[in-house]
Amino acid sequence: MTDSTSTESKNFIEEIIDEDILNGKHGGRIHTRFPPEPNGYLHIGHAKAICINFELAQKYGGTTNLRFDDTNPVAEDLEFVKAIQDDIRWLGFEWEGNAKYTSNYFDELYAFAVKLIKKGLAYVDESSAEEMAKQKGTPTQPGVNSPFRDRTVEENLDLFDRMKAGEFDDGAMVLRAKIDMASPNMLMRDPVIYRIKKVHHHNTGDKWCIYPMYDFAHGQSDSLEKITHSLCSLEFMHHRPLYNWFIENLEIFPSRQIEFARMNVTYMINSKRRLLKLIEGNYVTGWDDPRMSTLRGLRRRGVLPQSLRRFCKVAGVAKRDNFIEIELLESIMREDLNKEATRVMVVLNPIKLVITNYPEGERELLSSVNNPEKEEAGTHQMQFSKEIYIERDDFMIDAPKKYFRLSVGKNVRLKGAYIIKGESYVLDDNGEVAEVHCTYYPDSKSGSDNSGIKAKGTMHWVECQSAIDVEVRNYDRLFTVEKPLKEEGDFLDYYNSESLTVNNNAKGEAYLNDVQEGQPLQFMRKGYYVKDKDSHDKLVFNRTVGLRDSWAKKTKK
RNA sequence: UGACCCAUAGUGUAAUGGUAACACUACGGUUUUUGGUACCGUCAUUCUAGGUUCGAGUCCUAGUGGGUCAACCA
Repeated sequence: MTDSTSTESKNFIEEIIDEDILNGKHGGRIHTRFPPEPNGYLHIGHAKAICINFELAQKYGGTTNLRFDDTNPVAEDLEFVKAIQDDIRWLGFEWEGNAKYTSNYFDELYAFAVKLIKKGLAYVDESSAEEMAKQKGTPTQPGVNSPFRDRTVEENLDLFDRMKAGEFDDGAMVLRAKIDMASPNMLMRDPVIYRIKKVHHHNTGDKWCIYPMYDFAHGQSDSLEKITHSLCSLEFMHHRPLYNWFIENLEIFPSRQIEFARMNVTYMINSKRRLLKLIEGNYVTGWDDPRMSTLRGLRRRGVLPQSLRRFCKVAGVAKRDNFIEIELLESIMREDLNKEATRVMVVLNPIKLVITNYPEGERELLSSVNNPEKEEAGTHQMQFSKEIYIERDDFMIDAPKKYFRLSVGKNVRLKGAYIIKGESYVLDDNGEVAEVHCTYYPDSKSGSDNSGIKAKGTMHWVECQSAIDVEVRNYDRLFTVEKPLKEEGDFLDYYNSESLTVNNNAKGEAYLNDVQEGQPLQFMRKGYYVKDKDSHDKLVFNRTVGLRDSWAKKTKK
């Protein structure tokens, strides 16, 4: 996995690593970590962080830890611990050893706090949250010292010990680092490092009633795990001086924090709060709705994990704010799916086609190629007879010249079968086409065509008697605008009401009965689909992404 | 009335002082028993102004624009 010698261009993190290796830092060892808080499901933004951390380590022959950053028991839950591990594995990564927990370091972290107190670098503050906020100042105005800032070491030690022992109520006091209330960096203005929370923890149970803050836990955990490069998103940049301050004053292993810009994708939203709004407002059905940006949603949508990995890679890493166009993701999805998907025929919006000169009662078994991009995928068989279903919009009464499909007097190939000629049509009471009649050329059979007849278009079809009823859920972008959060008003105003359209009367070939959940499929001429877990009496399929449709594009103009 | 970060085609990422590249998008075309796939072609002098240099997208200064920072969240 070491292609570090390749001439491929490097991102800024790789350049830092190259330099570190050159300087013999940490003996050339590379160790990263992915540190989710178990308080929600992973989304495509997390996928980016996962890929960066795991792939970078892989590239340099290092390893990656999975560490649950679980310092706030109020928000965290065991369910998410499991789901996160499941999602990371699905994405295709395996972490070093067992999953780690910041909460497993609570003893060490406590000792670090004591050490800081002894060095005169931390104090117990009884100011209320409001008072502390007031003392803190603003970005443009320096803060003022807390009246409790100059307690003696002994007093601090005693108070902190009693905080731990549970003598005080939640919020009664906190432990703060003693740094600089006038620092231009708000985070250096005596940040809170321990608070009282008499709450049950998913991992440590009721052992603790004081919990460290992120800033006092993250860097030290990195350090304890001997993480060499601690990669995080840009908003933590202001935390870096603090991160380093703790490491220096605690005199522990110097992990290095490096920030990169997180990935935004057009038509997608990642914030947990907003995703929840979509669920609560019944815009989507849940965290695994195929329109969600969650990995569970993407998986159910039928997106291949390798596509997500490649997407993150192609999108690149840098430090400027970015919005990756969803078209890039779709392009990569199609590219991977095109190689993998089994071709099947499904008529989404059926209309009956009668082949008037085909012998009544006769049936044929025709062979259908599973994947033209992959010969070893073999073939399967399809029934053929006098009556078949075709797509409603594959027939037109008054067809324009450029329309290559069926209309009266025109020849068209039925994919894998015969060439037919449109003869007539029947209208129903509403004036809609109810049935189309055609004739076929018996010597034009696919694979043994010696008819010499040309057909401009090729259509998919499903034989009537053997067809099975299926439900097809066509998913599309969740929003009507690229960046719903940058628009006026609420992002929900830009919900795409056509993000899901359903074909309830779709007809599929019988082969669909043999298809597995998660197996990539291509409904020929329509799009890529997967069987959904909702398949019970009736099979249900989700559209992963449509095929490129240059005809639709042309007719729109 | 602050600090820090960022600025290259529509989007994203390269070019590491030596003639701006790749991918996606868009548009045009070739091939095709999927109007798919594949393939070919077209589309920027690097936010602005100064400076350093034989030479600047790259270094310096100022400006402009965007982002971030005031949770006992992570």
